[in-house]
Amino acid sequence: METDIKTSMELIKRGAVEIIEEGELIKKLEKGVPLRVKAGFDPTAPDLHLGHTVLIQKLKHFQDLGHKVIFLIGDFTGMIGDPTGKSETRKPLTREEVLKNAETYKTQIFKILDPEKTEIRFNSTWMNKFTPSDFIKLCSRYTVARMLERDDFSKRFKENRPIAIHEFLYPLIQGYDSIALKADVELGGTDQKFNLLVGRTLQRQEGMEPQVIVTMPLLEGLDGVNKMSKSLGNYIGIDEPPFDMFGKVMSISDELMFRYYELLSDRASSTIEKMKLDIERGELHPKKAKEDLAFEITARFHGIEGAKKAREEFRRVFSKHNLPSDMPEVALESPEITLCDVLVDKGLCKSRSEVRRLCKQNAVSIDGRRVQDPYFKFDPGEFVIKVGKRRFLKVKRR
RNA sequence: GGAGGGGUUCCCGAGUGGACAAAGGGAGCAGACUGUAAAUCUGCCGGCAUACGCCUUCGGUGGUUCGAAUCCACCCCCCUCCA
Repeated sequence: METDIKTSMELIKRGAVEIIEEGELIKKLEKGVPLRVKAGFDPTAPDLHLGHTVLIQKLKHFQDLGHKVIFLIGDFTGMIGDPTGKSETRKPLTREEVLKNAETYKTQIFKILDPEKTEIRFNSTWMNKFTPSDFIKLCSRYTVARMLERDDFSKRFKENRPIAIHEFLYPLIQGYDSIALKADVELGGTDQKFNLLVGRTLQRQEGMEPQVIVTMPLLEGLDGVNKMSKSLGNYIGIDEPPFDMFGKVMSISDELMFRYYELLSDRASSTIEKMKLDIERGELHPKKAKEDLAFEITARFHGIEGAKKAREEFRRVFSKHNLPSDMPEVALESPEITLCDVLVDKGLCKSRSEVRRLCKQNAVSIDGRRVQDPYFKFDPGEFVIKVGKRRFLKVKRR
């Protein structure tokens, strides 16, 4: 039994930044009852990316240990928007939208999580019943000074940037959710630490045993600087086609590759360390290591076969500079249609000006020959247009 | 309520009557180099126009002017100090 808990703790601690408090977690585990492990998600963005999977993998670990995951969709808190400094009050989503997003979540998270051990909840369920006096009561439990401890708030306060009062509600409601759900553990990114701690405080005030919080590192995006996020466009979505997923992993820097290995792969830390050494000693080509990583990640979401195909395709297009096996096609009806027309029509370029620029920059080729004339007209036949490194289009003209 | 500062293109930020599609940086895109790496170098980076040029953009609405991001009026929003 004791060793059981030890192994459990090892798995839980893997990759986690912080556990507050470890001792409490051990005590909870010792009870031998499945724990209620909560994690909250935004109702608006059902486009999960690898950054989210760091956390979801951890939830999976808990499931593997027999615990229950509560996947909380913050459809009520969504009206506030987690205070990030840029946030505005968001439009409340309609009931249908929320449910639709929840469905999308399900198809995505169940690629990793076990549906049997997952409970999906919405915080509007209890928050919509909150009366104004309930709100006042909730607000009275925390002070402004303590709120301003939150890094984001204190920063904005110091820099004279606006903080709307309703933003203070976000951590409070998130904390209240833990009461409503009787959470034993709550997971979040390191940026969530403050909110998670509020949950502990509120639970204690309620006379409950406070939840243990587990924070996970934030995954850097493709740029290697900012955290992975949809709005920054530096993400790898878990729904992306295998080829794109593979290609995006290949485009990260060598330095970032190790970070991804650490946070996303299943390999032991010692294996990763060894790989690092081998590369330093020139025994392992970094490209090979990156390919392996891309393969592992792609295989997780698309299976081994999907990953194999993606790797093959990647090599074909980028290493050997051959054409992709599959590309969009258009049939041209009129001989008057120009290169420019086709590229804009098919969405390969945003505007005709862009086509002109790209042509001038030697970025456009037809069947391997550079084309500088944006008004090029096609003879009858079949042609392949290439724009930049990764935009392809097959054109047929009778 | 009073006094002052501010709102500029995807983001940050310069610009205070014509030379402004608006400096500089970041992001992005393209080319070179490569391992589709990264770093670096070069170019592009509102739209339409195969040139001349035209149109839209500087919180909003009006106005002054031959001409406004720049001046005036009113309005909206943000910040600071006082109350």
